[in-house]
Amino acid sequence: MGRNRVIDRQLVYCALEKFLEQKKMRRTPERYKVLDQAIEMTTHFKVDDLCEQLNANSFHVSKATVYNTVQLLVEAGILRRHRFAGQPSQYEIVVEQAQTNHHHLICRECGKVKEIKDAAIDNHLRQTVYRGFHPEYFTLYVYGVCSSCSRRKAKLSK
Amino acid sequence: MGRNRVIDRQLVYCALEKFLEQKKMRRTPERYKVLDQAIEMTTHFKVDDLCEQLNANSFHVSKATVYNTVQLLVEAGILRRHRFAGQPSQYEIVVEQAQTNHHHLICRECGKVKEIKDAAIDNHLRQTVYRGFHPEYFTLYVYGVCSSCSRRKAKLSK
DNA sequence: CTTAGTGCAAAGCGTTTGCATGCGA
DNA sequence: TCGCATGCAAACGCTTTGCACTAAG
Repeated sequence: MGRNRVIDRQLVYCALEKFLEQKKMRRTPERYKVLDQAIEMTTHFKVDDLCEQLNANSFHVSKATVYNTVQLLVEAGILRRHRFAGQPSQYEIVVEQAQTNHHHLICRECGKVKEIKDAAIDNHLRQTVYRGFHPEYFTLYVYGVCSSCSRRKAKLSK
Repeated sequence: MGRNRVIDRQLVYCALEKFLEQKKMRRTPERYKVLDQAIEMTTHFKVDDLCEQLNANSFHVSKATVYNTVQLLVEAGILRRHRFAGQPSQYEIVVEQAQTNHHHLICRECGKVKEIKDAAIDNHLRQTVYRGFHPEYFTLYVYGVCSSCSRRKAKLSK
């Protein structure tokens, strides 16, 4: 993944801090560790990936807590959840919205997901006003067939 | 839902016909009945909704068959599946692509989903070319807070 | 006649929850 | 100290599957 991994740790931490305070929730080591690990992940990740990594770094957290925390981070706007067909939920850190948001190309054959950028759509959506609805963010999924699958299909039909 | 319910039954039937023939699958009454019922639904619907309606119209189908059929219809490009947080999968008929596709406004508070149209985005996406990826369709989800929820929240904070 | 499709119930799997214990405030 | 957060395992809800039976081609 060529995404630039310049995530401002301080900024993300503050976001969690703020959310916890506002909701009067506790600052537990688990919550910060999970966030830490989420920042380390270089692509979309599943809850299981997080658990695995945390355990590999010898920090024990129960899966239940990871599920809870991830949910909390989504509510806090720090993570975003994607549910692609036939796979468990995937999450990703929401990096600075100042830069262009990315969208997703999803292969209907193999389920592979690729990230792309499209500043034009981004700008358009940011400027769009909906009557009575206050948009916070958006996700765009483009479904189709990826290059390797279309190549494979072409071969088979020969 | 103000969606214009001018679904060309013949056209949808043909799509299923074609798909079944191509995949060398059988034309069973269940498959056509499920499709029939899907056409009747005026909004997004869940598998359970379909079963309920079919039973109400005294056509018995098992839930397993409805699940299988709906999956088949998605593969055939006749239905589209949406997975909104905290709710079972929802489906909708894919109407003529000649007209503008619709997108979704999803309330983060109450989960309500509203359909909207945006010809500009539609056109933009149709014209976009992705290297090695062949797009077939896309879904755009705009997350935020709906009017009634933001009103409710404003009241509470007084 | 062959074998894919169906119905039923049981299994599967990601996710949530209940309860006892631990720890942040 | 008080009560929220955690860990564990059990429950949950949507979805898929296995098997015997039915019916499409």
